[in-house]
Formats: sequence, structure tokens, C-alpha cells
Amino acid sequence: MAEHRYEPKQIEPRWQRVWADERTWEVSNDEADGREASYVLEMLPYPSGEPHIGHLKVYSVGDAVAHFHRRSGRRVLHPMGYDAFGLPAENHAIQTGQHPRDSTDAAIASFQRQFREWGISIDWTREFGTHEPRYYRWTQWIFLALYEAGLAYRKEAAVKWCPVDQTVLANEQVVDGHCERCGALVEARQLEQWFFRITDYADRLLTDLDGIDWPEHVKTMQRNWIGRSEGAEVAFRCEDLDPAHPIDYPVFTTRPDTLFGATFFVMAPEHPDVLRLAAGTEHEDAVREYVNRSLTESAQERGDLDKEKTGVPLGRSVVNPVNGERLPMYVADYVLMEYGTGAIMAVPAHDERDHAFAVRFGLPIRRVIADPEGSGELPYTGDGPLVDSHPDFDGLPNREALGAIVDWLDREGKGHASVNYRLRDWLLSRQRYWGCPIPIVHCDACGLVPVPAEQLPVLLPDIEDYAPKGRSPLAAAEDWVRTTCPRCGGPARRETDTMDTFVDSSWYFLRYCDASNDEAAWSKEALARWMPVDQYIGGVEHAILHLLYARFFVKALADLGHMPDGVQEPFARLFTQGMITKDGAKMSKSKGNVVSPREIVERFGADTARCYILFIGPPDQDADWSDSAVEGMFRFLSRFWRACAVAADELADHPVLDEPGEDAVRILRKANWAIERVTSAMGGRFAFNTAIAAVMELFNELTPERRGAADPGSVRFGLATAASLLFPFAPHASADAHHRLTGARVWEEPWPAADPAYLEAEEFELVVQVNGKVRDRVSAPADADRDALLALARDRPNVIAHLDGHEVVKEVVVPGRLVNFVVR
RNA sequence: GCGGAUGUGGCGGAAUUGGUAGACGCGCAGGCUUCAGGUGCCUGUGGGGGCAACCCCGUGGAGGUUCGAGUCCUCUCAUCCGCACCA
Repeated sequence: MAEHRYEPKQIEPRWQRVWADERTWEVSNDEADGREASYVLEMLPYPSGEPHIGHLKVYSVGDAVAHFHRRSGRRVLHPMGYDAFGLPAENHAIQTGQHPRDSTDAAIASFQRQFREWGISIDWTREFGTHEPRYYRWTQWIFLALYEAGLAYRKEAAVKWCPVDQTVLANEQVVDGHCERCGALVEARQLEQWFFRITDYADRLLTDLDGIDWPEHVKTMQRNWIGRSEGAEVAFRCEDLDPAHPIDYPVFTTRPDTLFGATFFVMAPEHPDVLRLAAGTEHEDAVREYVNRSLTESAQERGDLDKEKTGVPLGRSVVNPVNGERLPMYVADYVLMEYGTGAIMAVPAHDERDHAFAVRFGLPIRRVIADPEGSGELPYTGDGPLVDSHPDFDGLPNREALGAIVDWLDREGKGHASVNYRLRDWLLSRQRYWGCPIPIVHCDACGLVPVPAEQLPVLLPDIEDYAPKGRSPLAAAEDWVRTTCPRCGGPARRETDTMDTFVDSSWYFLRYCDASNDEAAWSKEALARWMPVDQYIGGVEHAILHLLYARFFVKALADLGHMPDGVQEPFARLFTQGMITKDGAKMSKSKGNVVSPREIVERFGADTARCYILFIGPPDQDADWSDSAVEGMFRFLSRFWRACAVAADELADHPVLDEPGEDAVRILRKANWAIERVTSAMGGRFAFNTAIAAVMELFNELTPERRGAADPGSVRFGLATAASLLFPFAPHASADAHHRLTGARVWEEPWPAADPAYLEAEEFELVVQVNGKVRDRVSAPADADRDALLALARDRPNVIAHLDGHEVVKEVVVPGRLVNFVVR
């Protein structure tokens, strides 16, 4: 007998070569073979250095799903690309002078090599990097489509500025007042920037969440981020400046029921009218000083909740539209310009912040909602009947009064029901080099002029100095900046900002559907074939940014007629995988606890690495890496492969007997049980850990010791079934083992179906309880009825002992499971 | 503060509609084989008691519902994550 050793270094490249030579995983858009289409997609990697353990996890999960879909009879699109623009490559260039393109392309080469070594089943014909002109040409085209639809615009606004990265940031990229990338304290700056009008889609982005199959916590995060509030907009009139021309200041409130309790009025320091209002009053200097201080304060300092309330009177007043009372005006930094209208009515009796401010500044506090519990404490933010408001409303429960008051305001023309969102427009321009150029020309005569579509792409020019200087490094490429206006032909300058890389990744899944189209970003027919993505897989860290932006793009493109009918969402199902930690901590170079996939694959092979990472626990949860457990997985695959190789020699060509013996039936039962287990684990919840455990259990029944007198055909069937079920997780070893045992290619085999005849057992282990405690177990026929089971149970010696001297008051029988005697 | 999640052996984790808690694996212990071994194989392994048959305890904690609770209900503790002066 030949000696068999499990050598992944020989097995894995052999099968990888077959798949590459035969282009096994490629799918065309033209096939009309009746198979259902399935689009399985993992989030595209940012190519830096080489793949880390998180990449191994996400692609191991995605590949298992892709294989399962294929063998379940679907035609599967499973592509790969690279999110190749971005700051790390640019920062590397600043340090070393190496062109970001060179370091990025080197990283991509390393990713490609390793993805192939991992045996991931990718259609490589659709591959691209977002930094390639053939891709970003269409990123620019989308930008212009949105620009022409009014969904991309330029305006001056208070924006978030990272002093280290020397660029503006989107709100979504500021975490606790710090730059998400580099951790620097973010500053506020007044700058003219490019925005996408994502706020136009706030409502649809919110309501359409109900129709997609995403983890609830991700939906919740998006709902919180969009932050819808229902309330009313109410105008407060100021007649102090010029009684002939009063100014109406609208405020947004979620509590119009408390309007009668308003005792003062507050504006944000950024409010454009603050200085004008204070001018000429005794408070003018104090206001100017306060505003200046607020504007230079960091977002973190200003947002500190423990900070005492500050503010300055404006020396002016507004009129409360519901009762004509004059309310003093203040400027205070607890009011935010970005939310609502930048001004609020303050109701200290029923709002904690207003209460704190009123106490600090000695302002009146007027209760207008009674507390049904009778507590006199203020502020009171609960519900109750209105008091001291207006005869028409007093006594009404406040929720009812709210509607009545809004109706009244509406009739009087003083306000109306209103909805406010926390979501703000997406700031997309960046003062950085390594990104997609914004295809706009500035012409002194014509203003902003889009670059005509036939002139796309606007190529990113090469430059000498990548260091940011507060303006885009592109500005230094003077020959490139100088151009002619496409409209009037006069001298003009190119836009020198580049796009946020999240723009690139907001549509890449569309391009995969039609990656080699030179005429258009895609054809609608190609999208209709694949979109939406059936299963999207990635890290939860993208729960807001990427996943919200991509949804916005698809909706906006659908409105512009670029999507096939019915496609309103990019990702029908989402799975978020947990992180792999080491010693309980996030892996990082500085901690020195990084596990390199390359080293693991080198030592144990890709199958071991992939199986281990799926076996470690439920893939949506964080899991801690264990070196010894990896070795355990290698031992299992070795044992398994060796057993198959030996069996292939010894048991060749034996069929399963028509009337298998007792030991064979046990194996056939276990095999069908495993089919059932693995299939259901692949379905809803991606319980790959239990799927692999089921294959292990099946294999444990097949060891020479356990087989007993089973015939060779049944043993071979058991092993081949195990190989077939293991294929989505360990494709190389499984393909090899399956081929040795059967001569067939496992990926061409349909997913096995369990034979119901072998799922039903003839006997089961009856559990016998007395007062809910297990006292014995006895084998019982599967079809035994209630009386038979009770008789069997009563006969057990330990049961007799526990029933002795007691009265049985109840007998509970669960057929197929247990008997419980309740005794006194 | 608001929202979301998670608590099960030494460790990672299993456990259909409430019905045998601890599958599978790691680790550990003992044995066998080989022996230079870090390989391979077998057995055992929640805690406590007992020669044994068995008995008691046990899913973060406290109550409750039930013949029966890891699972359902109430309260509570801990950890993690998201948002946070959003009017």
C-alpha cells in the first residue's frame, strides 16, 4: 500500500491550476441556461501591504457561500477588485517619494497572489482597481450625472478639517471630534467645498431599510445616523431691528405642546444674524467675543456634556407666536447651527438643557405640563396634561395638545408640521492627491463648467511633491490646472480637489456586472441580470459610511434612469463578520500580535487556514485566534485526507449495497444526518462552525475502529459525502479526496440531498424523568405509543426506586423524546 | 442619557417550536506505538460525594411561569459596540 501524506503544498496548487486553466469560476452575462442568478460579494479590499487575517475571514465566508450557491444550482457572480485610491498610499508617498500608484500596484499584486493561493473562487475577468482610468472615468461620469441633476453642488460651509491629513472630512469620518483616519483633533473651518445632496434621500434611506434583509443592529445604526425627528417649525418674530420690517426666525421643535412654556430664545454662535442682532446693544462686544471663542473651540471641547452651559444675551427679543410674550434672545454654543434652523425656543421646565441654562442665568421657568405621578420636580420631560397654557388646550393630554397646537399654528400661518433629519449632506471633496479628480473646470466667464463626457477621464497628473499644504497637491501641476473652458473656449482652471474614496466604493458593485464595457459605466441589461447583490459580506465598521453612501448612489442613479426597473437597493442581504483578535486585543503592528495569513497558509495550507477561521465560532461574532487550535484543524484535515486516500486505494468502485448491514446503516444515517445539518447551517445563519463539526462527527463514524463490519461501498459513500460537504470550506483537500474516491469533480456535483429514509431512526433513546429530573434512559421503538413508552419507563430499575413510596399524580409523555412522572 | 448586543467547563463554542446542558474542537491527564523527539493512535475529562450502582450542585445574579427553563416573563449586575447639548 502506498504511503499517503497530506501535503497541501502539492494538493492546493494542483487544483488551483485546474480552476485557472478551465476558467471554472467565470460567468458570462449572456448565458441563458435557466439557472437562477446569484451575486455573492465581499467588500472590496483596500490594497495595502498584504492581506491580513480579516481578509482571510471575509473571503472564506464569501467563498463558502458562493460555492454553496453554485452547487445548489445557481449561476454565481463572485468578482474581486481593489479600493485603490486613498490616504495610506499617499502618506507613504510623502515619506518615501514612491508614487502611490507603484506602492498600490505592488500591494494589489500581493493581494492577487494570495487570493489565488487561498483558492478563492473568483471570476478574475471582471477585476479592476478603482485607481485605473478605465474605472474612474465612470466615477467622474457619475459625478457629472449627479451634478447635472443638482445632486452634487459646491457651497461654503463650516466644515470639519483635519490638521494632520490637511484635508476636509465628511461628518461620517469624524469620530468623537477626532479624525477617523489619523486620530487628530478635528478643527472647524469655513470653506467652499463639494457636497452630494444625500439629505434629499433621508426619508427613502430610512423607510427602505424595512425592505432589506440586514442585521438589525446595522439598520439601527443607519436609523440613528439619519436621525428622523417629527415636530413643527414655528416662526418667532423679531421687531427690534426695524419694526417696519420684522424678521421671522423659524425654530424646529419636537415639542410644540410646550410652546406656552417658552421663556427665552437661543441662537447658535454660527447663526448668520447673531452679530447683526447684537450690533448697537450694550452686549455687542461680549457677543462678538463669545462667537469668536465658540468658533475656534474644537468640536470635542464644545460638545463636552459635563461642561457648564455658557452664553451671552443679545439684547433683543422675539415674540412667542402662541401668546404674544416677548422672549429675551441669547447666543449659546449648546445650540448647533447644523441641526434644525440654528435657533431654538427654550422651555426650561421641560428640557434638561434649557433648564440648566435658565438656572445658570436666572431665567424664568414655567411649568406647562403636569406630572400625573404628582412629582413637582423640574425639568419634567414625561407626558401629562397641559396646564397654564391656554383655555383651549389646558387639560388635554400633551400628545393630543401637540397636534391641536400644530393645527392652530398652521391655520394662523405661524408654523407647520415638520420633519427634521440629523443626516447632513456628504462632503466629498478632499485636498489630497491620490484620488479621483473632480471633472469640473472653473471659468471666470462661465463659472463652474462640467468636463464634457467625451473628454473623460480627467486623468490624474503626475506630480513631484505629494505633501499637503492646505490646498490640493494637484494645484502644483500647473500645466494640468491650466486649461480652456469647454463652454466658451476661454482660459480656465481645473478643479484641484479629488473625491473622497468612498465615492469610488459607492458603485463598484455595479461595474462588476459589466466590467469591460468601454461605452458606458454599465448596460442596464447587465445590471438587470445581477443586481441587487444577493449576499453582501463585510465588516460592521462600514455600517454607516460605505453602506449608506452606496444606498444613496443606487437610489440617485435609479431616479436618473440608470438602474433597471425595481432596483432601489444595492444589497438585498447583508452579513457582517466579527473581528479576529489575538489574546483578546485587536491585532496591530504596534502591539506585535499580528497573525499573518501568509505564514499560516505557508505552514498549514489554505484549507486549514480557511477551515479554522470558520470553525473558530459564529462568523458574525468576534473570535480570538489560537495557534494550537489551528494545528488541531490541520490534524483533522490530515486525518481526513489520509483516510480518503487510503480508502480510495482499498475500496475503489464499490457501490452502496442494496441491503446494507447494521454498521453500514449507521454510517448511512450519519452521512444523511450530516447532509441535513450542513445544508441548514449554510442557509440562514451561516453556522459554518457547526457545519464543520457535523462533518467531523461523520468522519469520526468512519474510522476503521468505528466502521465495524460496514461494507466498502458504504464507507466510501460516507467519506465522499464528507468531502462533498467540506468542499465550501476546504476546497482543495475536498476536491482531491472526492476525486480519488469517486473520480468526479466535486464542484460539478450538485449539493447532496438527504435521503429521508435514513433521517428517520427506528429507535430513539427515551429519557425518563421523575419530577423533571433525568433518572434513566432506555432505547425505545420510534413508533411506540404513549402506553408503550410509559410501560417501558416504569420498568427501569432506577425509575422504580424513585417512584417507590410516592403517588404518581401526572404522567407527561413527549413522543420520540421523554416521559416524565410527577410524584408526590 | 438613548439605542443595540453578549454573558454556558481550563479555553473557542454546541443545544429545532421550552424536553438528555456541555456536540465538535483546543487544552489537560493516563496509556499504547514509534522513540531522539515536538509525530501517530486509544481512553478519560463541568464541580462535589461514593468502591460501586448512584446521589447532590451547575448556563452572570435574584425572583416568577411550567410536569419540565440556557431557552419564556420581571428585576438586577457585568462587559462590549454605536450615537450623543439633535431642540
